[in-house]
Amino acid sequence: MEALADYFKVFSEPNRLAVLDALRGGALNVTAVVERTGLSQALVSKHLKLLTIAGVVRRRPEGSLVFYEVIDKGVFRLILQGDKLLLATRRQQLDALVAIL
Amino acid sequence: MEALADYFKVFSEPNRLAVLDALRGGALNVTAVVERTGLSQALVSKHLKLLTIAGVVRRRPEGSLVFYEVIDKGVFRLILQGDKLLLATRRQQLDALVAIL
DNA sequence: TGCTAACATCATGATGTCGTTATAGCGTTG
DNA sequence: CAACGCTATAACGACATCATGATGTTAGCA
Repeated sequence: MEALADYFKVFSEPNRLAVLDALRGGALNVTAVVERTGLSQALVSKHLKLLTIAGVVRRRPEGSLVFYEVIDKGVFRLILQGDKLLLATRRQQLDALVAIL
Repeated sequence: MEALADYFKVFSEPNRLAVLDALRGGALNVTAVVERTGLSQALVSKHLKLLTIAGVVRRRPEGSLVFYEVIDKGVFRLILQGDKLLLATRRQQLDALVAIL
């Protein structure tokens, strides 16, 4: 249960989701991720390290660049499903609110 | 992106997952959740409040008891999918380790 | 060999979260 | 209405996480 919570924690940070989103199309080097996300280089490096340790992302040095890519694209399905569920939840919250008013 | 991260954060806490797990079979009052999880009453109340605000759980007072139940059982599908993905990730990490040794 | 670009790491401060203890609110029952 | 059980909240300390700015490290190239 602890491990699962930690896994969900990986996706519980906006900037981390942004980094993952940047990697949606395939491998990118750090600078490219920085450009796409608008985050600072230090911050991107940190999040990529976390994602690597979590096993979500693979690190591949190539010359002077370091490329990162999502290992299991099922990650994107999980994120999508979370998004769907969130939408359904928001809709139901609105319904409940309307029922009161 | 921020909202989605916050939603995932709901599931990023072991005790919160335990509370949700206790509610897997249907509605329970607070004391029942306390008994099933072994957590303190105050802590259970706190997590239930969070889950309520997040829209994951519905609060239903009945006499002097207060029952809680999961609104959209799709939540359990999300948790299951996270669990599966975590397993796949762990397996792949082991494979990568073996490949090195 | 020295410079530069790309990436990683460190130290720090600010903020957030978790769990506990104690207490308050509230409905029921005697 | 007094006492009790159930639930919620408040206050607090411990700890984790995040973002930043500065610095370290390494590879490639002049």
